[in-house]
Amino acid sequence: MGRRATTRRIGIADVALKAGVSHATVSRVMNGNFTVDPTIAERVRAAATELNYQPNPVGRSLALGKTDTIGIVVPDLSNPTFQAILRGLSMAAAQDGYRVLIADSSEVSSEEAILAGEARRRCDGLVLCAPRMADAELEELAPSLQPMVLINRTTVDTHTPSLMVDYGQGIQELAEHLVGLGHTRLAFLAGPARSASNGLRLAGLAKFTAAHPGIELQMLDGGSTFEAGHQSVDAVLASGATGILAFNDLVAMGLLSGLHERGIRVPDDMSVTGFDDIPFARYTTPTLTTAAVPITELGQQAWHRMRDLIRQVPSDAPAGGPTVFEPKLEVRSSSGTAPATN
Amino acid sequence: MGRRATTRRIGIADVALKAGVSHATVSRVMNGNFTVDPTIAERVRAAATELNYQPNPVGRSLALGKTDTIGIVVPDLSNPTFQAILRGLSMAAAQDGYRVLIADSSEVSSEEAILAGEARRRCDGLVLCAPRMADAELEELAPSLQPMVLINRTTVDTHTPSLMVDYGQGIQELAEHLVGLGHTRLAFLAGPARSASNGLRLAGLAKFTAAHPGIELQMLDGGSTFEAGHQSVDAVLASGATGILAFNDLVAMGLLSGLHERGIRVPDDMSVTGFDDIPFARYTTPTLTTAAVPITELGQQAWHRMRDLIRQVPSDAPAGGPTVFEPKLEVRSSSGTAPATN
DNA sequence: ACGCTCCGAGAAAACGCTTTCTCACAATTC
DNA sequence: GAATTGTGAGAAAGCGTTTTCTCGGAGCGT
Repeated sequence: MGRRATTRRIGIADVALKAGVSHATVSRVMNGNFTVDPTIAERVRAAATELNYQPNPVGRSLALGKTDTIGIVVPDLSNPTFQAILRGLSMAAAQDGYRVLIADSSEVSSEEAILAGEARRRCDGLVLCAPRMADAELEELAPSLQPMVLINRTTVDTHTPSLMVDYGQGIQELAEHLVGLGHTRLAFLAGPARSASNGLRLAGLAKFTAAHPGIELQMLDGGSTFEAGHQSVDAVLASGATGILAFNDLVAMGLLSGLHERGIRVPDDMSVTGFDDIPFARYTTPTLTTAAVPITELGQQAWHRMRDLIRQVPSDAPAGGPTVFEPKLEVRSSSGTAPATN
Repeated sequence: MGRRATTRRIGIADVALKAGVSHATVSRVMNGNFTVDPTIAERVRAAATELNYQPNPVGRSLALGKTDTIGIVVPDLSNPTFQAILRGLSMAAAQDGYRVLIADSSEVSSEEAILAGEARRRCDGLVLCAPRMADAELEELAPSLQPMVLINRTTVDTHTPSLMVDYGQGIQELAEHLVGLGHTRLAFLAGPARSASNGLRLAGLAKFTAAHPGIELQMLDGGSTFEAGHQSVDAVLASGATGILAFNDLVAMGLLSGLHERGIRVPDDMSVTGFDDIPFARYTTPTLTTAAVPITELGQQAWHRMRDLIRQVPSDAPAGGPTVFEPKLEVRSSSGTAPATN
């Protein structure tokens, strides 16, 4: 049986009693069913407002088989990129009367599957944001998580809409941009190894080096955070490169800060680029050249795909391939002409 | 009746059938009730794993009268402060097996009450984060939202734990710091009028001016965002002040950026301070002097208060007054000795 | 005036689970 | 060996809704 006899929340039965009708009728009125006599409907409505009745969503969910809630799993809620996606998702979903339940895997890829499952069972759908798990695991998990939308990953089956960012293209454009400014010695501050988007960047850079044999490109280990960027100052300086491609804006900002402490002038002595165009990128000193990804729009789009999935009958046509977002080169003041070779 | 006959999710009945027992027994086994014969328990467990059975949380919630979920209402999810609180809350709650449902009021104070109510009904408790609504409304709403934890606001009744930051003290310390550096003309870039924390800052500054008759302090309209800070450059320059107290770190960063564009050197020509110590404050150029608020800890503490509320019987002793967090002056490079008067 | 259809509202089943109640059977006691 | 206690599992009620089913009564046609 249920819980103890606290001051019971007022329920549909109370309204029914007060209005002198059955629960069924109250339910009908609350849901705008017009087969109810206007007189009675009014009586019910009066009773409801007087008792300040609010339907219990849990009971409702059980009966309806839906929760009007979607879940999102992110690897790290402290990353502005994921925060922005979450925000876009949340705002867009709210527009349609849906709520968002969050789950942070703290970059622990082994937790993702459990978290995703738990969240999914409580919700009508799931957005999996840049999952760190292996392809095989994702593939195996996907069917049980449907309806689901992927961000920055794909599955082979076409049931799962996927939102991708063309990091490869973006990083190439950044590299080209630096080359256009006369830089011949570049360095890439790589991100987390498990990150699929890091892989895409590497692939893009491979294409780039193939197309520019004369350009030197060093690979430096980094990370995805401020601290990572800040700590890589020494490695960057040791590399001798004059054009630095940071994994993302956060890393670039950390680097900028470290360089400033060392008295290295940006962009006079060295050029630095980021990736993502987080809101802060516009306000660093100097302002950050980056590849702009429409991150909040990504979240918003994720909801729209999800909404389509939820609304139509399951037996729907596959969504086709992933939607690919092209980053847009955003030239600001952290990149400039290469210093004269000494 | 329930929903249509899709490929029904597998439920407790299926397990019961497969194991040749009643649902009751399955439920007992799943909940670790030891009054079940080990042989049968094993059989049930086998059936459950074979069918990959996972209890439906909605049914469970209805029967148990709890959802293992808490809600949080924030005024603006794009504000790093609220993001950090959300993160702290989410991580701490996850530790105890609770999930977080988010609601963003988009700074629309009239929406807060509805959002809060909706979220509360779906959850076991609610964290109201810096609500913009009027005192009277908050007071009226509070009883129906219990259990609830407030951040940056209080109610007169002591049932609602409240987490406060002593913005008044913090801003005074920042002002004193600037005075200590020789600044005699200060300006405060105010935040949103509806923000209670802005009120606290103003009160603190009132004390400050009372204690320092010789110091000039101008009040400038600002906001709470980058853009606000960036746009106030003209007003700041026009004020003639050399020490600027920004409403928060975001505003300070926007201002920093604007000043840099104008060629104003910080801190040589002008000192700028923020508030909150968001992670970015450490990596601006120059690094930002600010008053550090333990924001993620705030979220974490909010969960702990909530947990206490949820765990013990309702008839508990009042939590006492609000918990007050003292900001800590964090001197970095954006503040320096006042320029020589010309 | 009789029967037929239609309409509106109550009764009851269903959603998926937990938990009390109940009872059959085995084990203990005198 | 009969009465008694104990134990373990099924039956059923309950959580708060929605929705189908059902049925009484009003309205209509012939």
